[in-house]
Amino acid sequence: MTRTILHVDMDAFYVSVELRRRPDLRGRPVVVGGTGSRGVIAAASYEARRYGVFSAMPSTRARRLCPDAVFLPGDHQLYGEVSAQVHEIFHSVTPFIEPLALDEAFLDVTGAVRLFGDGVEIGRRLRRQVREQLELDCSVGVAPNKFLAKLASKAAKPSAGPDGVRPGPGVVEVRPGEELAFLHPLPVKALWGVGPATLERLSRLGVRTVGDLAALDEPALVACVGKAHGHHLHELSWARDDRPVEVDRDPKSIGHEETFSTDLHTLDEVRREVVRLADAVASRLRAHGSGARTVTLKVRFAGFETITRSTTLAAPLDTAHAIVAACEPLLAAVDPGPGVRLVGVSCSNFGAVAEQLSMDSLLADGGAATEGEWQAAEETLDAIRSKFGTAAIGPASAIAKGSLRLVRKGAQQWGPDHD
DNA sequence: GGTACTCACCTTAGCTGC
DNA sequence: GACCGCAGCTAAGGTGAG
Repeated sequence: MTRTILHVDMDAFYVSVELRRRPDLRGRPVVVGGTGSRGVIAAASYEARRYGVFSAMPSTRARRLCPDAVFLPGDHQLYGEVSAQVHEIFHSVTPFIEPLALDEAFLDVTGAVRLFGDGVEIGRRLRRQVREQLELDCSVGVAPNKFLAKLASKAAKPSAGPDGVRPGPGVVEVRPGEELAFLHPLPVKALWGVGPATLERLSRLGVRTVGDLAALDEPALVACVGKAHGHHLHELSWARDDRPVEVDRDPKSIGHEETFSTDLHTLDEVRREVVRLADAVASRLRAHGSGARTVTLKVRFAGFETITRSTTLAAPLDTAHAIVAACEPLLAAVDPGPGVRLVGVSCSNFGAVAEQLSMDSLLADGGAATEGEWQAAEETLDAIRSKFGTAAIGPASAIAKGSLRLVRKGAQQWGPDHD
């Protein structure tokens, strides 16, 4: 049975949300993120894109290209709230929604066609509702599978060049039977899974377009980019993608990492950041309702060399105390001498945490705290934070000497705010 | 010079047990 | 006991997406 899949992508989402509360900036080049010298751009208005400014670009480069751009720090919490409102509109059409990011989602509307009209009609309806209710624009791709729907939504978007901003069609459909005519002329880098490294390998085989790729034998492709990747790309080049729209995707890892405005040079400084990050990761683990057996420490040095060191424990954990303890031997093998610009802590290999004790047992026992007691104590921290804010309480060891400021992880999404 | 953050998935290598 | 092949697990790094 032919499916009808929609990919809905908000246009310059973060910037558009900011412009709702700063209408005076409409028509000007506006950029969200990258307010510090080590940050990157999270989103750029179409006026900024005319100057060649795009998301993920280093902020220093963006400033050079467009000195007149207005740089806004970004408000991740607000974007999350608006994203939820957008999803409510999606729910008016179908319950089969797979969020891909705050600003995009796949919708399987196969069962909604009889009620609301074909995929294009549903796409137009959603665009109208998002505009009327939220003052935001989005582009919609309609196709028989996820991968083509995503490419179609890209074709539906506005474009910006030196000569100005051109509105896009808003909704683009790839009809069954027309998949290859749409797909094969596209540059091969349009495919999901072709980044800079794969593009370089494919170009050595003379592959420029998706059609070139489709003409390659699968064994030749596998020899070039590996078994799984080669098979995957071969299928995509023939428009074959039967992945379902997944409504409830469980995360497989939870982590935090942070780049510092100035490099760290001592193990004590690095350890303090590990405590802070572990605190944030543990909080999210408990909110997710699971523990993790594998703890991974990531360190990026001043020269951008990046290492990861991990350890797998016998039982799942969900407290900052246990995560920090797991990181200790990994940390001991790190030489911060060259300067550390980024530290990350992540947890994976999820499972249920066995021991669960009450706060009473923590107070009754005078000896060293057990892991269950740490868990009870940290759950109390969660409750305090939910009432008084995330910076209200935290591990003392995460605070620098001579400072009373407790900075929790999560506020900076696109690099350090200032230098 | 100048490169964020989060997550997923793959490959390779080494180790262990059978 | 030494060796081989295989499977399974872990660690580390790489790649890609948004």
